Amino acid sequence: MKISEVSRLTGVPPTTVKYYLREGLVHAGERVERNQTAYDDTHVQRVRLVRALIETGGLSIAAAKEVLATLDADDSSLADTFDVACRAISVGGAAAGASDAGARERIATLAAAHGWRTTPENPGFAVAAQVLDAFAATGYEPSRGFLDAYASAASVIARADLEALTTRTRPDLVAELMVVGTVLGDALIAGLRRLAQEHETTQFFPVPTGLDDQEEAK
Amino acid sequence: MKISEVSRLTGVPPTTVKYYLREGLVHAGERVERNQTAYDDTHVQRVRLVRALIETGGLSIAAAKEVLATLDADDSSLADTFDVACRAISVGGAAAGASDAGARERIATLAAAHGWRTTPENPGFAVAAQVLDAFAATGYEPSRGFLDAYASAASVIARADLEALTTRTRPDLVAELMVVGTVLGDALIAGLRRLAQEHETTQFFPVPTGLDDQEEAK
DNA sequence: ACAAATAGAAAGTGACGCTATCGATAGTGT
DNA sequence: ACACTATCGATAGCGTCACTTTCTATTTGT
Repeated sequence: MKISEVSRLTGVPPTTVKYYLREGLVHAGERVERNQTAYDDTHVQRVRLVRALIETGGLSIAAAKEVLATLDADDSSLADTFDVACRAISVGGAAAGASDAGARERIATLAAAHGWRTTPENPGFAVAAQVLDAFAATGYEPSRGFLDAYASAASVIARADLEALTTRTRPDLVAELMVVGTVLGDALIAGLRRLAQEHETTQFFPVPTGLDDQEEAK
Repeated sequence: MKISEVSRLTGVPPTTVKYYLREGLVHAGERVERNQTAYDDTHVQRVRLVRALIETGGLSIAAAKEVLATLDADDSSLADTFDVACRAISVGGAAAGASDAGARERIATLAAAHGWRTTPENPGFAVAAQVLDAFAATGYEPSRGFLDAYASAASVIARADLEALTTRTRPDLVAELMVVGTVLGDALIAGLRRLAQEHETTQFFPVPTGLDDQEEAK
């Protein structure tokens, strides 16, 4: 299979495929001639995986490269793979920002209340704590009930994520699904949340006419 | 209050504050002299809001500008505000990508099953459908149970979001919380999901020693 | 009086994710 | 055999983004 074929099957320009090859996001093909390299289905699949991570998951090239590297290293445990995957996403959203110690403490308490056994290095702590800081900066203090609802939802999602992993038997495919699921799951819950929010908004604040407050007051 | 004071209180460099003023993300101060402009608490608060949207929420300058514009226009209804807010986020993650019609249909069925009354224009449809496409591209077909779990979680979150809005009385603050909550909520659930995932991972795949497979097999 | 701060505008910076161009080479159709 | 297209690797360039630097003209604080 030539590079043009890979391009055609994935919808990614050949030049971009070459770029991914150069960056090490896709494994090299088999060099046949000086200007001919043979690619196969694994390359097509890999390009699709890269696009899913970057386009839908919002990962940077560097983050995707790191994640894919652990996928390729089949001597790494599932825990390692998950660790790298969840770090890769956090970089894009919120990573280095040193959050308030109080916020971290509050998240730790929340996690404990929900029976989560976690390590302090989990980037989720930093991300969640930074969100609390951001809420505080804008003058809103999330109630315990609010956080509990989010935590319960997170539990439900995480169980579904792990349940999904059990549908695969080959270890390398389990690892791949963990990475893809971790990355794409964020986008999925975000999308569904928009839908549920619209529903709840119309429930809480019905606007029959679709007009503004003056109109409603009639 | 001088610009240096705003900078000090927010931790944002004065040049960046000037940049935000130029871009219209922050309202102009009161011009006192040719090289003197008076700012107040509202400016400080606004800069903090901008930082929360950009840094923690991951919004682009353009998206933040758009969102803030509807916040400032107090003649817009809550539904409008929500609409703009959720569109602004979607741009960053997944917007223009024309998704498979089948995937959209599947999301619509899911939404209906969960009793959500939504409009087809809701960007959540496009985002969720694109995620299904991305899963499919990587060779994983999410089960109905998987999607149901995510949808249930989304319902729980959306109810908490709306519940939070009722804690505020001033209409402009309700709108602000809706925007901030929509943007920051995505990050919050992402962070908590990481924590729950780590817990569930150790439940499903216990790794007593924390070492690799060879070590476990001993 | 004079260093420091401020205003506004314009140009520059560095990261990022490609994209274009190059010369050399090889396969393809006629 | 011959034109033509495709491919290779490498290098350089491009467009966007979020600032940041630099500039001059002022004005403040000491």
